Amino acid sequence: MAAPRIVLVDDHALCRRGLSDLLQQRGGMEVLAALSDPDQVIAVLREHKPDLVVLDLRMPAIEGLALLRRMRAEGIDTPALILTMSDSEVDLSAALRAGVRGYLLKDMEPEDVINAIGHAARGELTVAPSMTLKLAQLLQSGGKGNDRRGLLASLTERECEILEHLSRGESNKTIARQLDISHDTVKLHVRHILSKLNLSSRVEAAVLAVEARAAGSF
Amino acid sequence: MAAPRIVLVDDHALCRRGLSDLLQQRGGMEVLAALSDPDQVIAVLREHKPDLVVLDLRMPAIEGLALLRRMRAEGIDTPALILTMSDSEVDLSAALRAGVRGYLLKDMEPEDVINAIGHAARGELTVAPSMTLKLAQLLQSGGKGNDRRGLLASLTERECEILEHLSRGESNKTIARQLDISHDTVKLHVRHILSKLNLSSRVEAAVLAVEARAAGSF
DNA sequence: GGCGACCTAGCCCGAATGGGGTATCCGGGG
DNA sequence: CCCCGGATACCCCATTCGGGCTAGGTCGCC
Repeated sequence: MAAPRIVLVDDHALCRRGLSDLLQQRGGMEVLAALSDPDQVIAVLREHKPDLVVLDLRMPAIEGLALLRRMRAEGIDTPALILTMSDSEVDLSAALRAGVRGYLLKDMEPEDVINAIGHAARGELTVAPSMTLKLAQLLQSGGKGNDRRGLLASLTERECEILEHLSRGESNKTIARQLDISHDTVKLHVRHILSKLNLSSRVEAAVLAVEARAAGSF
Repeated sequence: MAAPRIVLVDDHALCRRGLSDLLQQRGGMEVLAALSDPDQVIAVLREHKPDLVVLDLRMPAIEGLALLRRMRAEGIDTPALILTMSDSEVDLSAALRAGVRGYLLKDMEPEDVINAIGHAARGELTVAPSMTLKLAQLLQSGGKGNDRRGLLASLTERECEILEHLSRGESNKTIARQLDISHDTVKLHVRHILSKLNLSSRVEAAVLAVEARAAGSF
């Protein structure tokens, strides 16, 4: 089989360099690029269409999952794998819902990381073994279709209120006037809602809210 | 009863002046302002809270109904009356659906216009007598709750397709990519949809589409 | 042939939105 | 006591969106 072609995205040059060497010299893979700039990532993915893109979650320029959503919005369907320090089940859950091909931890053994990335590049879904417990918990509490139902519960009272207005198609300005708060405050609430629900536009939030309402689970 | 306080909006200075004089000298009303600039209209309405605002439909700066929607979005609930040259049942229908307090034609007798505006300012709904036939036709074809269902039918095939994507919360760029057409073309379709459905943002369109789907009318 | 409806595509501009930051205030809980 | 989550507000910036305009191409119909 041909060597898997990989693109790395991480804000730490050291991580990029280390992982790049590791994958190429010991994993027999081809690292096309190791970047930190979101725009460059988009460009490289569009041009080279690699087998896999490895993303960190917490980056200064952009959140890993936000970058992933942006990729998808741009029509790039390159499989993505998360490699992060965060062992939070929230991050794991959000990543899986975003459709990643794997979720690895930076404190895994280098050998295991190489193997997992190799598997992911060949189409398998791989999750760090130490996350399996949290995975199980997520499945328990989550189940099947609750993708969002559980997340809706993570919204604060005020955010729910804002979401209600969103589901009526209202603009930030209109909402602000009705709740008698600043336009900027509404914006912030909306951003929090988008972040918590793992969405990227108010339209998606509105659609989600309307469907949730229609499903009777509001 | 106190003299009704009116604000006039028309792009022709002559009309503004003529109607203003007419209403004040022969109608015993108080014309607070006669403007053509949308922003000034908003400001004046917000400050003076008149009994009625008289709008033309076709204006260079902004469509009359668009201005009305903008007023409502800004939280201004001043009753509005349309005074236009258009005897089109489409315009009449759109105006009534937008919740105007009256629809008059510029070729009506001045006396009748004055009386009708006076009635409207006092809370009555007035429609130009020559439009009653079209009104009846609208009621026939329209009926009661069909506010939107009928309008949905007025969308072209392509526009329906775009609306489908809107109801999934997609952006113009994403839709363009999927349909393999230009981003600008999608924008134009969206604008046509908003115009035909008498909405002012894609969020409203998305909500409408989702609810229509949920209502089983798919 | 022309006419109108529709789809296509570009242009310009102002407003709205999304995303990043900082800061204040309040109410609990450690 | 201080810290933290939540709400409020404001800053900046890039992108998206809404709405106005022109203009080509296709199709069917008069």
